[in-house]
Amino acid sequence: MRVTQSVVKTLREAPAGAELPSHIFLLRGGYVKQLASGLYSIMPFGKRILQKIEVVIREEMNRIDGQEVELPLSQPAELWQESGRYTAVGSELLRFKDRTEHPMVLAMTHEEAVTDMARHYLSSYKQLPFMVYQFQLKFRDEPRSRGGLVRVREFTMKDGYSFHRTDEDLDAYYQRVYTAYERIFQRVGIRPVVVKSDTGIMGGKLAHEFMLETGHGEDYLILARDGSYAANQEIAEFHRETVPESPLPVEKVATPGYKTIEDVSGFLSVDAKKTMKVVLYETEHAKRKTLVMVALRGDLEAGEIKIRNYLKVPWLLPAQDDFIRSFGIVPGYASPVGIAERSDLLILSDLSIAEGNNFVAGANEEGFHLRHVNFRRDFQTPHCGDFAKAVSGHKSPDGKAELHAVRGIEIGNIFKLGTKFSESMNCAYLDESGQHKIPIMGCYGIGVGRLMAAVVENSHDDFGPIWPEEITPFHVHLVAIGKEPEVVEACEKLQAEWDAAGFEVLFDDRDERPGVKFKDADLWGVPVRVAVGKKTLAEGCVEWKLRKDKEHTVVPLSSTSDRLKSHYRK
RNA sequence: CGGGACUUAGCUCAGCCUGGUAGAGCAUCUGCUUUGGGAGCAGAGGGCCGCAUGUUCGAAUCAUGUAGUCCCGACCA
Repeated sequence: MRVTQSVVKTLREAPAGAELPSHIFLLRGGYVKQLASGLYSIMPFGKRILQKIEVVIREEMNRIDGQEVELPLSQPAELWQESGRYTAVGSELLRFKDRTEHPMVLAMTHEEAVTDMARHYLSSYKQLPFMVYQFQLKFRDEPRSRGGLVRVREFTMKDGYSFHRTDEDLDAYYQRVYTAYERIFQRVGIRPVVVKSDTGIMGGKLAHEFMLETGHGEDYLILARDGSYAANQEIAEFHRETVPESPLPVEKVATPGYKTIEDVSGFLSVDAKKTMKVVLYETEHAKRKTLVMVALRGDLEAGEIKIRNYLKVPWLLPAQDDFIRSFGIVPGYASPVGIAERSDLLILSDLSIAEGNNFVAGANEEGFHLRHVNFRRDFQTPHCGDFAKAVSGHKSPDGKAELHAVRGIEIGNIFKLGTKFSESMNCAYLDESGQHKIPIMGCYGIGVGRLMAAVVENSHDDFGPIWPEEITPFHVHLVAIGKEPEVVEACEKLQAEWDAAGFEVLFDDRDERPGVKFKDADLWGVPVRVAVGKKTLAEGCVEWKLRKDKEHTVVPLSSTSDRLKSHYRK
């Protein structure tokens, strides 16, 4: 490919708003062009990379017996009503009507479509297990797209779905996918951190996310430094250290105007760890507006995902003061002491409170707190569990390792779905004894464009991306220095020779100064750069430079094909 | 959905405070010169100053509204 014939334009400066290295370089290198918020046009160089990423993923999916399919992007709403997601998912699901006023959606994932396919195909246990996968657009009407290609509204995803007779069979296959994912990420040069992740309110038993650790990530991961623990912060567990004390009598103290944990602990000279924080949410539980009171140790923060998962509710909002007061609870001095659970008032107690003693808690009276509040003696609730957020400095659940929080980009996920979709959508088969059985499903996703962005985050310098050999848009970047006939002729001969040897050659034949070409070479990130200039050519030599190295070497022109072969191990 | 900012040439931005009809650098086109890390000179093309309404003799500039974009947070099967 000649640069003069390529549909590519580089930018000297980053467009306003681009902050992540991947965003800046993908725009500056002419790989992608933003069309609107969260919508990107992929230009030829970007498309070449995406296609190669798809090749890598396809090879690894086929290796674990996946079969490629393609499922529609636009789907009738009925399909989503069957699974229950039509109402369970919010505005992220784009709903529209077709020409005949039929309600439709743009798929955000393809569980419904694949389950529909499976229920028509599947009739006998003899057909199980199987896995199908596709590369297909997803549309998610993100409330906030950001970070260039990291979080977009429309994107191509590799999504795979497996069907099994037993949990054991799913477990075994899940492990194979896990291994396939490790191979995929290794081939694009990424060493992911694998964390346990939230399975959401749609059900499912176990899920892992493959994360690229990067300061620019949008997820927070909780990791043990010794590798013994890794989880998404949303669900990360931790060990609560408590020193048992004997309960002391409750004592009411005046704390005029002191409402926050910081104020109260300062005023009463007690450690925040000896205070009780009460966080109040409102939600819809059992079909009515419900107040959720969560009691935590003062130094902890509420873990909203944990609370939502415990209550099996899709959302929590900070409770309004009026609503709080209607239960006799006083904002700023709130406490579960003296408050009884009702059908529309749930009291949750974090383990830190249940296992500790003698907390300073609100008195539900303006200007007063209580000393020495103890769980069970002073208040009770059956809802006792892990409702706090793990942060840096906490101990891992076994109490042995220190945890720390890092940011990461999710580049893949695997999920034991269970029978959520197969059951609601009547996907069944007959077993040996003629009994109807529901297949157990797993699903497995990788965002292709996001992975390209993640590769740049993972592999770049100050001047541009450094593409891994497996997914580079070209194998070798041939740069003509000057336009002397002998230089042009030598370049054309080299291009033809390398083409014939099966290498993808990018030939910069532009009438540009060397500096311009070298800057662009850095933005295009091709692993091998060969520069042909008059001086070295007179000695039968060219310049050989690897993108990852700073310096070039002068090598015989005749050796370049062999060098390429050995570089690419062909 | 909250909080903040921005919107002027293909890109990055100045001009706005103090109203008088549009600027720079880069990019593009022409010519010359130059040729090893985004050269120089001369010339040319390119603008509903996001949109709407208002104030004014006159609005890129002031006011109100609205849309788009970006950042932080919420949300994220």
